[in-house]
Amino acid sequence: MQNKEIARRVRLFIETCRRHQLKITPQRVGIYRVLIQSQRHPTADLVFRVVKKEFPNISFDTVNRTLSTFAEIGVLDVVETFGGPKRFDPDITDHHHLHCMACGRIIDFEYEGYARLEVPKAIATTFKVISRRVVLKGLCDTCTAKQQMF
Amino acid sequence: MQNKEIARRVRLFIETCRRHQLKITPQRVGIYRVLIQSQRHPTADLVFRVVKKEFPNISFDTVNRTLSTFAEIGVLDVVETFGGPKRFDPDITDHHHLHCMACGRIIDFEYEGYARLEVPKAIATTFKVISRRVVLKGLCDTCTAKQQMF
DNA sequence: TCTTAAATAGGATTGATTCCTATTTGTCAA
DNA sequence: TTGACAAATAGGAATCAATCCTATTTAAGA
Repeated sequence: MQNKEIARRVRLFIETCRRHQLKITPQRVGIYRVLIQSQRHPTADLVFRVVKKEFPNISFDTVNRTLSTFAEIGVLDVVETFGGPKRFDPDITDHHHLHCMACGRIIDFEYEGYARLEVPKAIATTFKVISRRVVLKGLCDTCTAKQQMF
Repeated sequence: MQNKEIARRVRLFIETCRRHQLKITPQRVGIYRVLIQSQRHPTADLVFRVVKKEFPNISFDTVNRTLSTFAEIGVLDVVETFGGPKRFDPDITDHHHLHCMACGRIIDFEYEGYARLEVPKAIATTFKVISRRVVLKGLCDTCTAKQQMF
Protein backbone atom coordinates (compact mmCIF):
# COMPACT_ATOMS: atom_id res chain seq x y z
CA MET A 1 0.00 0.00 0.00
CA GLN A 2 1.26 3.44 -0.98
CA ASN A 3 2.17 5.95 1.74
CA LYS A 4 -0.27 8.33 0.10
CA GLU A 5 -3.10 5.83 0.38
CA ILE A 6 -2.20 5.12 4.01
CA ALA A 7 -2.28 8.83 4.81
CA ARG A 8 -5.65 9.15 3.13
CA ARG A 9 -7.13 6.31 5.10
CA VAL A 10 -5.66 7.60 8.35
CA ARG A 11 -7.33 10.95 7.71
CA LEU A 12 -10.67 9.24 7.17
CA PHE A 13 -10.10 7.18 10.28
CA ILE A 14 -9.47 10.31 12.34
CA GLU A 15 -12.68 11.78 10.97
CA THR A 16 -14.57 8.70 12.09
CA CYS A 17 -13.06 8.86 15.57
CA ARG A 18 -14.08 12.50 15.91
CA ARG A 19 -17.60 11.72 14.78
CA HIS A 20 -17.79 9.23 17.62
CA GLN A 21 -16.20 11.52 20.21
CA LEU A 22 -13.15 9.29 20.48
CA LYS A 23 -9.84 10.87 21.34
CA ILE A 24 -7.11 10.64 18.74
CA THR A 25 -4.29 8.92 20.60
CA PRO A 26 -0.97 7.84 19.11
CA GLN A 27 -1.81 4.28 20.12
CA ARG A 28 -5.09 4.31 18.22
CA VAL A 29 -3.49 5.71 15.08
CA GLY A 30 -0.60 3.25 15.39
CA ILE A 31 -2.94 0.30 15.75
CA TYR A 32 -4.99 1.48 12.80
CA ARG A 33 -1.91 1.82 10.62
CA VAL A 34 -0.74 -1.66 11.49
CA LEU A 35 -4.16 -3.03 10.84
CA ILE A 36 -4.63 -1.69 7.34
CA GLN A 37 -1.19 -2.91 6.33
CA SER A 38 -1.45 -6.31 7.99
CA GLN A 39 -2.12 -9.58 6.34
CA ARG A 40 -5.83 -10.18 6.41
CA HIS A 41 -7.71 -11.28 9.50
CA PRO A 42 -5.07 -10.85 12.22
CA THR A 43 -5.71 -11.77 15.85
CA ALA A 44 -5.37 -9.18 18.63
CA ASP A 45 -2.14 -10.84 19.66
CA LEU A 46 -0.65 -10.51 16.20
CA VAL A 47 -1.56 -6.83 16.00
CA PHE A 48 -0.11 -6.39 19.49
CA ARG A 49 3.23 -7.92 18.54
CA VAL A 50 3.55 -5.71 15.47
CA VAL A 51 2.44 -2.50 17.19
CA LYS A 52 4.87 -3.22 20.03
CA LYS A 53 7.76 -2.50 17.66
CA GLU A 54 6.64 1.10 17.40
CA PHE A 55 5.21 1.40 20.93
CA PRO A 56 7.34 -0.84 23.15
CA ASN A 57 5.26 -0.02 26.24
CA ILE A 58 1.84 -0.63 24.78
CA SER A 59 -0.21 -3.22 26.64
CA PHE A 60 -2.13 -6.09 25.15
CA ASP A 61 -5.24 -4.77 26.84
CA THR A 62 -4.99 -1.48 24.98
CA VAL A 63 -4.66 -3.22 21.65
CA ASN A 64 -7.52 -5.56 22.34
CA ARG A 65 -9.81 -2.88 23.73
CA THR A 66 -8.98 -0.61 20.82
CA LEU A 67 -9.81 -3.30 18.27
CA SER A 68 -13.19 -3.79 19.92
CA THR A 69 -13.76 -0.05 19.87
CA PHE A 70 -12.89 0.03 16.18
CA ALA A 71 -15.41 -2.74 15.54
CA GLU A 72 -18.08 -0.72 17.37
CA ILE A 73 -17.56 2.36 15.23
CA GLY A 74 -17.38 0.32 12.04
CA VAL A 75 -13.70 0.84 11.30
CA LEU A 76 -13.17 -2.91 11.07
CA ASP A 77 -15.13 -6.16 11.23
CA VAL A 78 -14.89 -9.10 13.57
CA VAL A 79 -14.95 -12.09 11.25
CA GLU A 80 -16.66 -15.40 11.82
CA THR A 81 -14.44 -18.18 13.13
CA PHE A 82 -14.91 -21.76 14.29
CA GLY A 83 -13.31 -21.29 17.69
CA GLY A 84 -9.93 -19.87 18.66
CA PRO A 85 -9.07 -16.21 19.14
CA LYS A 86 -11.10 -13.37 17.67
CA ARG A 87 -9.98 -12.26 14.24
CA PHE A 88 -10.35 -8.81 12.79
CA ASP A 89 -10.82 -7.67 9.21
CA PRO A 90 -9.80 -4.19 8.08
CA ASP A 91 -11.64 -4.75 4.79
CA ILE A 92 -15.18 -3.62 5.54
CA THR A 93 -16.35 -3.71 1.95
CA ASP A 94 -18.70 -6.52 0.95
CA HIS A 95 -16.91 -9.78 0.42
CA HIS A 96 -17.13 -13.47 1.20
CA HIS A 97 -14.95 -16.04 2.93
CA LEU A 98 -13.46 -19.44 2.35
CA HIS A 99 -12.45 -21.22 5.57
CA CYS A 100 -9.94 -24.00 5.36
CA MET A 101 -11.01 -26.56 7.95
CA ALA A 102 -7.52 -28.02 8.13
CA CYS A 103 -5.26 -24.99 8.58
CA GLY A 104 -7.83 -22.36 9.61
CA ARG A 105 -6.86 -20.00 6.84
CA ILE A 106 -9.53 -17.50 5.81
CA ILE A 107 -9.49 -16.49 2.15
CA ASP A 108 -11.43 -13.48 0.90
CA PHE A 109 -13.29 -13.54 -2.35
CA GLU A 110 -15.73 -11.40 -4.20
CA TYR A 111 -18.39 -12.79 -6.44
CA GLU A 112 -20.84 -11.04 -8.65
CA GLY A 113 -23.34 -13.87 -8.24
CA TYR A 114 -23.68 -13.19 -4.52
CA ALA A 115 -23.95 -9.44 -4.98
CA ARG A 116 -27.58 -9.16 -3.98
CA LEU A 117 -28.22 -11.94 -1.52
CA GLU A 118 -31.78 -10.95 -0.90
CA VAL A 119 -33.04 -11.35 2.63
CA PRO A 120 -36.12 -13.58 2.89
CA LYS A 121 -39.23 -11.51 3.62
CA ALA A 122 -40.15 -13.60 6.65
CA ILE A 123 -36.78 -12.71 8.18
CA ALA A 124 -36.69 -9.06 7.18
CA THR A 125 -39.70 -8.39 9.40
CA THR A 126 -38.18 -9.80 12.61
CA PHE A 127 -34.46 -9.29 12.14
CA LYS A 128 -32.57 -6.15 11.21
CA VAL A 129 -29.84 -7.30 8.80
CA ILE A 130 -26.64 -5.27 8.92
CA SER A 131 -24.27 -7.41 6.90
CA ARG A 132 -24.44 -10.52 4.79
CA ARG A 133 -21.76 -12.99 3.88
CA VAL A 134 -21.37 -16.36 2.23
CA VAL A 135 -19.06 -18.66 4.17
CA LEU A 136 -17.68 -21.68 2.34
CA LYS A 137 -15.97 -24.32 4.47
CA GLY A 138 -13.59 -26.79 2.96
CA LEU A 139 -9.96 -27.44 2.17
CA CYS A 140 -7.50 -25.02 0.63
CA ASP A 141 -5.14 -26.19 -2.11
CA THR A 142 -2.18 -26.60 0.25
CA CYS A 143 -4.14 -28.78 2.65
CA THR A 144 -5.73 -30.81 -0.14
CA ALA A 145 -2.25 -31.54 -1.46
CA LYS A 146 -1.06 -32.60 2.01
CA GLN A 147 -3.98 -34.99 2.46
CA GLN A 148 -3.25 -36.72 -0.81
CA MET A 149 0.23 -37.56 0.36
CA PHE A 150 -1.28 -40.25 2.61
CA MET B 1 -38.42 -35.43 19.68
CA GLN B 2 -40.04 -38.85 19.89
CA ASN B 3 -38.25 -41.69 21.67
CA LYS B 4 -38.58 -43.66 18.46
CA GLU B 5 -36.82 -40.96 16.47
CA ILE B 6 -34.09 -40.69 19.08
CA ALA B 7 -33.52 -44.44 18.95
CA ARG B 8 -33.35 -44.28 15.16
CA ARG B 9 -30.76 -41.54 15.21
CA VAL B 10 -28.71 -43.28 17.88
CA ARG B 11 -28.60 -46.38 15.70
CA LEU B 12 -27.35 -44.33 12.77
CA PHE B 13 -24.85 -42.64 15.05
CA ILE B 14 -23.49 -46.01 16.18
CA GLU B 15 -23.15 -47.04 12.54
CA THR B 16 -21.14 -43.93 11.85
CA CYS B 17 -18.86 -44.57 14.82
CA ARG B 18 -18.20 -48.10 13.64
CA ARG B 19 -17.41 -46.89 10.13
CA HIS B 20 -14.74 -44.69 11.67
CA GLN B 21 -13.37 -47.37 14.01
CA LEU B 22 -14.54 -45.48 17.07
CA LYS B 23 -15.51 -47.43 20.16
CA ILE B 24 -19.09 -47.19 21.29
CA THR B 25 -18.81 -45.95 24.86
CA PRO B 26 -21.71 -45.05 27.14
CA GLN B 27 -20.28 -41.53 27.36
CA ARG B 28 -20.30 -41.07 23.60
CA VAL B 29 -23.85 -42.28 23.26
CA GLY B 30 -24.92 -40.14 26.22
CA ILE B 31 -23.32 -37.05 24.76
CA TYR B 32 -24.92 -37.73 21.41
CA ARG B 33 -28.36 -38.13 22.98
CA VAL B 34 -28.03 -34.86 24.86
CA LEU B 35 -26.84 -33.11 21.75
CA ILE B 36 -29.70 -34.05 19.47
CA GLN B 37 -32.22 -33.05 22.12
CA SER B 38 -30.49 -29.83 23.15
CA GLN B 39 -31.44 -26.34 22.20
CA ARG B 40 -29.51 -25.38 19.12
CA HIS B 41 -25.84 -24.44 19.10
CA PRO B 42 -24.82 -25.41 22.64
CA THR B 43 -21.32 -24.83 23.98
CA ALA B 44 -19.20 -27.71 25.28
CA ASP B 45 -19.82 -26.45 28.80
CA LEU B 46 -23.58 -26.56 28.37
CA VAL B 47 -23.46 -30.11 27.00
CA PHE B 48 -21.18 -31.04 29.90
CA ARG B 49 -23.59 -29.72 32.51
CA VAL B 50 -26.52 -31.63 31.02
CA VAL B 51 -24.60 -34.87 30.47
CA LYS B 52 -23.32 -34.68 34.03
CA LYS B 53 -26.84 -35.41 35.31
CA GLU B 54 -26.66 -38.85 33.74
CA PHE B 55 -22.90 -39.39 34.19
CA PRO B 56 -21.92 -37.59 37.40
CA ASN B 57 -18.25 -38.53 37.01
CA ILE B 58 -17.79 -37.47 33.40
CA SER B 59 -15.05 -34.92 32.87
CA PHE B 60 -15.28 -31.75 30.86
CA ASP B 61 -12.34 -32.93 28.81
CA THR B 62 -14.21 -36.03 27.71
CA VAL B 63 -17.20 -33.99 26.59
CA ASN B 64 -15.08 -31.48 24.77
CA ARG B 65 -12.87 -34.07 23.09
CA THR B 66 -15.89 -36.10 22.11
CA LEU B 67 -17.59 -33.12 20.53
CA SER B 68 -14.47 -32.48 18.45
CA THR B 69 -14.39 -36.12 17.45
CA PHE B 70 -18.04 -35.91 16.41
CA ALA B 71 -17.23 -32.89 14.27
CA GLU B 72 -14.42 -34.82 12.58
CA ILE B 73 -16.66 -37.71 11.60
CA GLY B 74 -19.45 -35.39 10.48
CA VAL B 75 -21.93 -36.16 13.24
CA LEU B 76 -22.21 -32.46 14.08
CA ASP B 77 -20.98 -29.09 12.88
CA VAL B 78 -18.91 -26.45 14.58
CA VAL B 79 -20.73 -23.23 13.78
CA GLU B 80 -19.21 -19.89 12.94
CA THR B 81 -18.99 -17.44 15.85
CA PHE B 82 -17.52 -14.00 16.41
CA GLY B 83 -15.47 -14.92 19.46
CA GLY B 84 -16.40 -16.70 22.65
CA PRO B 85 -16.60 -20.44 23.19
CA LYS B 86 -17.01 -22.95 20.39
CA ARG B 87 -20.59 -23.79 19.57
CA PHE B 88 -21.82 -27.03 18.11
CA ASP B 89 -24.76 -27.74 15.84
CA PRO B 90 -26.43 -31.15 15.74
CA ASP B 91 -28.35 -30.10 12.63
CA ILE B 92 -26.02 -31.02 9.79
CA THR B 93 -28.57 -30.43 7.05
CA ASP B 94 -28.13 -27.35 4.87
CA HIS B 95 -29.29 -24.20 6.59
CA HIS B 96 -28.28 -20.62 7.20
CA HIS B 97 -27.69 -18.42 10.22
CA LEU B 98 -28.73 -15.08 11.61
CA HIS B 99 -26.33 -13.74 14.25
CA CYS B 100 -27.58 -11.12 16.63
CA MET B 101 -24.65 -8.79 17.26
CA ALA B 102 -26.16 -7.60 20.55
CA CYS B 103 -27.07 -10.81 22.37
CA GLY B 104 -25.06 -13.35 20.35
CA ARG B 105 -28.07 -15.49 19.59
CA ILE B 106 -27.80 -17.65 16.47
CA ILE B 107 -31.05 -18.27 14.64
CA ASP B 108 -31.35 -20.98 11.99
CA PHE B 109 -33.24 -20.43 8.82
CA GLU B 110 -33.79 -22.18 5.55
CA TYR B 111 -34.36 -20.37 2.32
CA GLU B 112 -35.18 -21.67 -1.07
CA GLY B 113 -33.41 -18.73 -2.69
CA TYR B 114 -30.05 -19.82 -1.28
CA ALA B 115 -30.56 -23.45 -2.18
CA ARG B 116 -28.04 -23.47 -4.98
CA LEU B 117 -25.30 -21.08 -3.94
CA GLU B 118 -23.10 -21.92 -6.84
CA VAL B 119 -19.37 -21.86 -6.17
CA PRO B 120 -17.47 -19.48 -8.46
CA LYS B 121 -15.43 -21.41 -11.03
CA ALA B 122 -12.21 -19.63 -10.11
CA ILE B 123 -12.61 -20.91 -6.56
CA ALA B 124 -13.75 -24.42 -7.35
CA THR B 125 -10.38 -25.15 -8.95
CA THR B 126 -8.27 -24.21 -5.93
CA PHE B 127 -10.54 -24.87 -2.98
CA LYS B 128 -12.50 -28.00 -2.14
CA VAL B 129 -15.85 -26.76 -0.83
CA ILE B 130 -17.47 -29.01 1.78
CA SER B 131 -20.27 -26.80 3.08
CA ARG B 132 -21.79 -23.45 2.25
CA ARG B 133 -23.73 -21.09 4.42
CA VAL B 134 -25.12 -17.58 4.33
CA VAL B 135 -24.40 -15.67 7.54
CA LEU B 136 -26.49 -12.58 8.21
CA LYS B 137 -25.33 -10.30 11.02
CA GLY B 138 -27.69 -7.84 12.61
CA LEU B 139 -30.14 -7.36 15.46
CA CYS B 140 -32.85 -9.76 16.55
CA ASP B 141 -36.32 -8.46 17.38
CA THR B 142 -35.73 -8.50 21.13
CA CYS B 143 -32.54 -6.47 20.85
CA THR B 144 -34.03 -4.05 18.33
CA ALA B 145 -36.87 -3.41 20.79
CA LYS B 146 -34.40 -2.79 23.61
CA GLN B 147 -32.41 -0.30 21.56
CA GLN B 148 -35.49 1.72 20.77
CA MET B 149 -36.13 2.23 24.46
CA PHE B 150 -33.29 4.76 24.52
C1' DT C 1 -2.47 27.04 30.43
C1' DC C 2 -5.97 24.46 33.28
C1' DT C 3 -9.38 21.08 34.00
C1' DT C 4 -11.57 16.94 33.39
C1' DA C 5 -13.10 12.90 31.50
C1' DA C 6 -11.17 9.48 28.68
C1' DA C 7 -7.51 6.43 27.75
C1' DT C 8 -3.46 3.71 28.95
C1' DA C 9 -0.09 0.34 31.33
C1' DG C 10 0.53 -3.47 33.67
C1' DG C 11 -0.76 -6.85 36.61
C1' DA C 12 -4.57 -9.87 38.37
C1' DT C 13 -8.42 -12.58 37.29
C1' DT C 14 -11.58 -15.22 34.76
C1' DG C 15 -12.88 -18.30 31.20
C1' DA C 16 -12.07 -21.69 27.55
C1' DT C 17 -9.38 -25.26 25.86
C1' DT C 18 -5.82 -28.51 25.68
C1' DC C 19 -2.41 -31.43 27.74
C1' DC C 20 -0.76 -35.09 30.81
C1' DT C 21 -0.95 -39.56 32.91
C1' DA C 22 -2.78 -43.27 35.64
C1' DT C 23 -6.74 -46.10 35.27
C1' DT C 24 -10.56 -48.23 32.99
C1' DT C 25 -12.99 -50.33 29.22
C1' DG C 26 -14.61 -51.79 24.48
C1' DT C 27 -13.29 -54.90 20.98
C1' DC C 28 -11.40 -58.70 18.76
C1' DA C 29 -9.20 -63.02 18.41
C1' DA C 30 -8.34 -67.29 20.56
C1' DT D 1 -16.04 -66.67 27.72
C1' DT D 2 -11.76 -64.96 28.52
C1' DG D 3 -7.42 -62.41 27.91
C1' DA D 4 -4.73 -58.89 25.64
C1' DC D 5 -4.31 -54.49 23.95
C1' DA D 6 -5.23 -50.25 22.03
C1' DA D 7 -8.45 -46.72 22.77
C1' DA D 8 -10.94 -43.90 25.84
C1' DT D 9 -11.78 -41.72 30.29
C1' DA D 10 -11.21 -38.91 34.77
C1' DG D 11 -9.17 -35.49 37.02
C1' DG D 12 -5.95 -32.22 37.60
C1' DA D 13 -2.32 -29.17 35.58
C1' DA D 14 -1.00 -26.08 32.12
C1' DT D 15 -1.83 -22.96 28.39
C1' DC D 16 -4.03 -19.51 25.91
C1' DA D 17 -7.45 -15.75 25.25
C1' DA D 18 -10.06 -12.07 27.03
C1' DT D 19 -11.47 -9.06 30.55
C1' DC D 20 -11.14 -6.56 34.82
C1' DC D 21 -8.97 -3.41 38.11
C1' DT D 22 -6.69 0.74 39.43
C1' DA D 23 -3.11 4.17 39.56
C1' DT D 24 -1.24 7.19 36.21
C1' DT D 25 -1.15 9.76 31.98
C1' DT D 26 -3.06 12.46 28.28
C1' DA D 27 -6.19 14.64 24.61
C1' DA D 28 -9.13 18.30 23.98
C1' DG D 29 -12.13 22.11 25.05
C1' DA D 30 -12.68 26.21 28.06
